[in-house]
Amino acid sequence: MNTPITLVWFRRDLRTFDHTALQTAIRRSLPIAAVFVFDTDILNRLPENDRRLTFMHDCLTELQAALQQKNVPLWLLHGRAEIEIPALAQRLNAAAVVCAEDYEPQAIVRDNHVWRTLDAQGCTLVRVTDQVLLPKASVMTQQGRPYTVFTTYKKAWLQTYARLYAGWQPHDDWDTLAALQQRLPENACQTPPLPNLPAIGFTRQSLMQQGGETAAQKLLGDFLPRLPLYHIARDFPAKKGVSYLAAHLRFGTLSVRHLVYLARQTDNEGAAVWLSELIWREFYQQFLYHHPNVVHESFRPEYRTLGWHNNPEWLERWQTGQTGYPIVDAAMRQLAHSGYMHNRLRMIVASFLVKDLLNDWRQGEAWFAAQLLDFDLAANNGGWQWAASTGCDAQPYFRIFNPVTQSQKFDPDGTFIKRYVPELAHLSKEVIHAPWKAKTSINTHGYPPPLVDHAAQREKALALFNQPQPT
DNA sequence: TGAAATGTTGGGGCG
DNA sequence: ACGCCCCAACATTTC
Repeated sequence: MNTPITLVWFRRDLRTFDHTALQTAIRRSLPIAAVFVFDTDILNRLPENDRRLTFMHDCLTELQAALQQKNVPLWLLHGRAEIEIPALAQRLNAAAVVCAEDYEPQAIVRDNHVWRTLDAQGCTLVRVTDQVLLPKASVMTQQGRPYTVFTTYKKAWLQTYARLYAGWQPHDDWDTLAALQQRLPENACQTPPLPNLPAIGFTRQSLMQQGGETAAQKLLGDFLPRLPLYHIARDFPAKKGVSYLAAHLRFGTLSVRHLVYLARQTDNEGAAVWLSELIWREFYQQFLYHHPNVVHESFRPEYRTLGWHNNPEWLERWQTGQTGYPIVDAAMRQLAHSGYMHNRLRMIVASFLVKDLLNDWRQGEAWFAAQLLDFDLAANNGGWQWAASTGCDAQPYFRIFNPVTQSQKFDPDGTFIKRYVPELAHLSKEVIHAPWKAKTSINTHGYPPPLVDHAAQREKALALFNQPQPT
């Protein structure tokens, strides 16, 4: 029998910097091998042109090289994680498998299954915290219940953070690792090559953002100088105001601990607002863990039986950016074209689908889930239920965005609209937000008239939510 | 992390 | 000079 090892299972933590599972494995004082599984339980549900596979593949190419430099072999497997992980653990005589905890319901089921199988083999599954700073049940109310209101959660989060992270800074134990790896058994190094995308059923897509830890650090370096103005600039989709780091947080090419550390190092309003956004992320992660039912239904029971209109043609017009509301269509076209949408626009188009087109939020959520490069179940579901007024700490149902007013406020010159709706590129800022209202007739080059009348749809939405619902 | 409806105020035009 | 009206501009309430 070979020397026992520790197996580090990479999932959505595709980096080496400030990596909890890797650091935990180092402390176990056994040589280390790493593994990533292209999990067919997940991949089989995705289309062959899914952008995220290209992004992940680039992350893994870089990760494999980075680990190789530290003499850590990365096993890249294609199959069912539930089968592949225990099989590899047995083959390499792993005493423990270390991975970062994942709060998505299906991931929990998978990990529990792996845990039981490993346990039967005499191997331990060690689940550590990496995707968030403060794990699931570490920030609770005095009654021991999970928070459902953000502002109070944030306050408690900051107190707990100050207590647990006093003096914390990112560090590594690469010297210790180097010593451990001298005892790595030969068979652990015989890794199969990284399969190319077609081999696992996908095609390479061109991406707005490149995957990998180097690209992530570059984006971060680009963002930090803009941090002081973040709180102002972030609301304007035509400006370079937001961080553009969400996809890297999704795949773990950045350490969220490091980002919070950087935010706390900076004393200005921009940094404070950015930190708040990162805490929103923690909020939705823990919320999903405590309320997994929200994946399938509205959090608020009284809104589970709303009589949505669900017009399939309207849904398609929304998806393809043909609603006749320029800001909505520009945003939806940006999403389809690039897999990205600015946060302000996510709120506007979500409000429009739910409150103007009277469509079940779950269909909008599903569209975002399929399109977004940075798709994260907890954040996406939380955001949609917030916009639809069906979630925890959601906006009140009567708070309905006016797509024209929002457009005038946050894209005043129509710069963003013109970028994605070329039919309207010739229009002035006076008419571009609502071309149908123009006094003189204008040529809109086939751009459609508004699909619905906002004022009328707003009234219908109010009436819909006002109906007493069986609970 | 709204917007619309309604209420209040105050300046200016005007008889 | 004075009252009246109009209507921004702002504030408050309502959905």
